[in-house]
Amino acid sequence: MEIRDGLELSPRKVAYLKYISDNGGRVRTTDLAAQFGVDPSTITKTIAELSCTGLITHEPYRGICLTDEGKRYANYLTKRHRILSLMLTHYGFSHEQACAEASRFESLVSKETVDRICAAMGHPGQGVCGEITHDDGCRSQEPTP
Amino acid sequence: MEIRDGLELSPRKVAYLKYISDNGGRVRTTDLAAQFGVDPSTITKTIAELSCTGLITHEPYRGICLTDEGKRYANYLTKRHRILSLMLTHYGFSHEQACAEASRFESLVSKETVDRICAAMGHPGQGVCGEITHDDGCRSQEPTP
DNA sequence: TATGAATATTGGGGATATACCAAAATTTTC
DNA sequence: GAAAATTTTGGTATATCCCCAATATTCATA
Repeated sequence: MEIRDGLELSPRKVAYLKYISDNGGRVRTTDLAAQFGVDPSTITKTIAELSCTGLITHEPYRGICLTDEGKRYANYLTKRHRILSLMLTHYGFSHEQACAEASRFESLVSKETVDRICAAMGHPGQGVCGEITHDDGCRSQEPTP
Repeated sequence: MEIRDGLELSPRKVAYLKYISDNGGRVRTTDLAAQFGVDPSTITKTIAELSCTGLITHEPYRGICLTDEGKRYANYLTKRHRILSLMLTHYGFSHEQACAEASRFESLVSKETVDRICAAMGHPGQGVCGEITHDDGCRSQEPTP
């Protein structure tokens, strides 16, 4: 699956993917269940759907692992979150509020929008909840000749 | 139903409500079906759900009408759309792109966020697709003493 | 190494949001 | 009034979410 506009996945799947990425790219079912306050069986089922995208691999009873493509995708999701959070801080939000608000709506914000905001802010390297890497989105605005 | 944070309704219901408001507060099933490219029966069912909120009234075979409360709510939804669209134009979007992008994610943006952005932009009176009225949101930041 | 504890999956349901179609009901038009 | 246009009903479907009980697997430790 190629990154199109970051709208391919449901909000929950985006959140799961980001969590896996934030935890070294490898987690267990129970980790996700605890983090999101849902039944482990819910995780198992959603993870099965995510596996079909090629973004993660799931060894039953063993663990969940990001693929290389999943890592790239999660990097973009993290960047999106941090760009939008940073944007919100320009409107008076605290870091925590900005993160919480961005998490609410980020799954519906297209890559084009993220790229534009990123560019307008000067491709910042630091967000409110971590470093912002520009391995994907912003460069797509300036393709190699 | 009181406005809490603008997240009470699903994206589709928000879109229907805005459309009704933009068309004089009174539309027919076919209008909505044509506008959104869905079967009229889909409209009938969603409208039945919206009726339960008290934001609209529906006389079967006759038409759909905003209530006073629905008008106030739709005003807020329109304001939200226009504030977010206007914000996006500050990041290099054309008016059309800004409107389209805002429509994509606005249903997940809280009233608090809209209020803050509105305030930071100086409570603008003019959006990219129409006037911005401040009958509700922004004033809630400055309650009467 | 066996067995209980911890972890995870399966199978069966349920809710909400969205959508379609065919058939029936109502309104409009001529 | 009867045909045409509009609308609603009833049935069905998909996608996201979620839970519970039962089962399967792995882990820990005696």
